[in-house]
Amino acid sequence: MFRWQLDEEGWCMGAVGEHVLRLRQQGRLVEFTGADESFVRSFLRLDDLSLTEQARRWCALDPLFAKAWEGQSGLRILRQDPQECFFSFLCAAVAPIARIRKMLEAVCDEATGDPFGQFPTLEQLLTLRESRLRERGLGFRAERVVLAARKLAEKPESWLESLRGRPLVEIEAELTQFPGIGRKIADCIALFSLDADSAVPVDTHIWRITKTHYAPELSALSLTPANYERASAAFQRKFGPYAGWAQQTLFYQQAVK
DNA sequence: GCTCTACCTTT
DNA sequence: AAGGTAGAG
Repeated sequence: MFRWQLDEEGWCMGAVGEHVLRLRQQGRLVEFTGADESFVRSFLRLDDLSLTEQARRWCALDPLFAKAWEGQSGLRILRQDPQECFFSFLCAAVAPIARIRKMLEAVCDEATGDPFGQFPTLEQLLTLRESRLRERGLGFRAERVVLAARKLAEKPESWLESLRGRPLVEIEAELTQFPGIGRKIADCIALFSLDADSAVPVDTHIWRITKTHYAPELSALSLTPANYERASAAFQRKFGPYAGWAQQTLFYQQAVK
């Protein structure tokens, strides 16, 4: 969602796959243009789970979550476009949000001529030049974008989409084969675009929260691959099959707000 | 299995 | 120092 924009009247605008959506929430009502209702319901994941119900359970379970939920009740995981999600988090490594947005606008502009429209097709992404992307501020991510696009092009048609709904460990195993995609980025793509609701991306903020509140035995340790697994597992034990959703509310409270 | 380091740029 | 990854030791 890095390229989305919010206007003064509360409309959120951006591309999701084939659609260019406008959304606005007023109370319990969501207004929309750019797609039909079933698409919007699917994108917002309105029919998959009762977030209210999950949150009530999590609030009772954990005071830290309760506090975060108080400040940000209703924060949802969205069903994002897998290809845009893949390249977004490939670019996201060690960069603040404002910079990630600029990098993705540059990628889209280079590939399609429109920074805000539909995300480039694989064919369009294959036209990207590393040198151009470096000029546009991608830094060391430029090479990763080019190499990942090539590797993706070797897979069958709609390969990324076909990962949706597969077991999380399998999704992680597939995605971490790509250059520039380690466990954290794989988990972001899995959670935000592939329906892997239990995925808990452990970034620097979630690592700190986990050590402090959920797995004190990790408190003296650093974020190695083995400890990433332990932190993620601690979160999943605590919050259950929708742990990724709980993670996002805590993350937002800690890192964004 | 863990630590250290380089990788680009912006604030 | 920023919402990491990959290679070397």
